[in-house]
Amino acid sequence: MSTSDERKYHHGDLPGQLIEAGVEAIERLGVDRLSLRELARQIGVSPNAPYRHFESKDLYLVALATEGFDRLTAVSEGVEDLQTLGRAFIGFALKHPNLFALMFSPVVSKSQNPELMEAGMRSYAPLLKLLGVENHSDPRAVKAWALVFGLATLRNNGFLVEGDDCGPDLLSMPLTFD
Amino acid sequence: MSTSDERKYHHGDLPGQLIEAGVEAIERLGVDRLSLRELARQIGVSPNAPYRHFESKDLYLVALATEGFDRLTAVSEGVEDLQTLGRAFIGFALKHPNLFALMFSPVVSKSQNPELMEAGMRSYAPLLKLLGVENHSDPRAVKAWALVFGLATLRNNGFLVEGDDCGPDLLSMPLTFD
DNA sequence: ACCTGAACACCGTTCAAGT
DNA sequence: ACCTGAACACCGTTCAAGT
Repeated sequence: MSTSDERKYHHGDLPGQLIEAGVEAIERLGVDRLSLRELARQIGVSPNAPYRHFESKDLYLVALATEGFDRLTAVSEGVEDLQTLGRAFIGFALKHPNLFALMFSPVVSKSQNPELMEAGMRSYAPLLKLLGVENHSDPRAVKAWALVFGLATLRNNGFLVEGDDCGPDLLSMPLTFD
Repeated sequence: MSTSDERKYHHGDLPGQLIEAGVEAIERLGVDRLSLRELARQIGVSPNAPYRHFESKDLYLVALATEGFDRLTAVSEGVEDLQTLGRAFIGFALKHPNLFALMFSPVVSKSQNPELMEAGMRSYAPLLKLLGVENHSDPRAVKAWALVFGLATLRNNGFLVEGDDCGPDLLSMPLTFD
C-alpha cells in the first residue's frame, strides 16, 4: 500500500523525474545531446531503468514534448485578450527555446502519437476561444497561431535581434492578426 | 593538375557528395538518425574521411542547413509577387520537411556560424525586395516571413491537414500579410 | 512490479600511419 | 593533400536475472 494516490517506485516517481530532468537538460544541452543514459545516471538508476516506463527514447521525447504543451497550456489559462495570449506564447518559447523547438519538430511525430497531438490541440484551444471560433482550421486562428509561432522561432534561432525596429523586444511588437 | 576548376579528391568531390547524400538521407531518416559514418559508408570512404572536410558533425549539419538556404533562395529568384513568393517558400518546405526543419532549428546555431546566417538572410532578401523595404527588421517583412514559416512548419508537423477550411491545400490559402 | 548487470551494435571522434 | 585502420568513450537497446 502506498502513502498517496501517486504510484511509488523504488526511486520515487521515475517517469516524472525523467521528464523533470529532461526539461532542464534539453535547455542545457540541446535535443541532439540529450542522453537517456545520462538522465538515468543523474537520477541514480541503471541505464535501462527508463525502459520500464518508456518504450524507446523516441517515445520519451514524445512524452517530453507532451509535457511542454501542457506547460504552454498552463501559461495560457485565464488570459483574456489576444495581445496577452500572444505574448504568453512567445514568453514561453523564449524561456524554454529547446523544449519549444522539440514540441514543433518532426523529431516527434504528431500523427503517430495521438496523445501528443491532443496536448498540442489543448494549447491551441485558448486562441480559438478568444477568437470566438470553433473550427480548428479557421483561417484567422491558423494565421494567428502560425504568426506567433513563427516570430518566436525566428527569434530563438537568431534571425531577430533585440532592439531592432520591432520594438524594444519582440513581446512589444504589435501583433495584429489580419 | 586537375581537369577543371573544381578540386578533385580521391573519390571525387567528397564534401559535395556528403552534402548531396545528406540532403537525401535527412528526409529518409530524420535529423536525429542522420549518421556521418553511414553517409561515408554509402559514398565508399572510411568513417573519418568526412573529418578532412568538416571539423565535426555539428559543423557538417551547419553546412547542410546552409545548402538548404541556398536551395530555398534558388526557388525564390525571379518571383514577382508576394503570393507566389509565399507559395514558393511553402512549397520548398513541404518538399524537404526535415531539411527545412533543420535550417530553422537550434541544432544549428546562427549566431555562431556567420556563413549560415548569411545564407539565411539571402533567402530572406527577395521578400524585402518585393515589399520595397531595406531594413531587415521591418515589421511587415518580419511578420510575412514568420507567417509563411509558421504555416509551413505547422503543416509539416501534422497540425494542419489537407482539405481543411484553409482551402484545398495550404498553398491556396489567402496569404494576406497585414 | 520494478530494477540491476552484462552485453551488442552503433556512433562521433582521435591518432598514427599510409600514398 | 587526402585517405585508411585501429582504437576510445559513449549511446540506445536487449536479455537474463534479481527482489
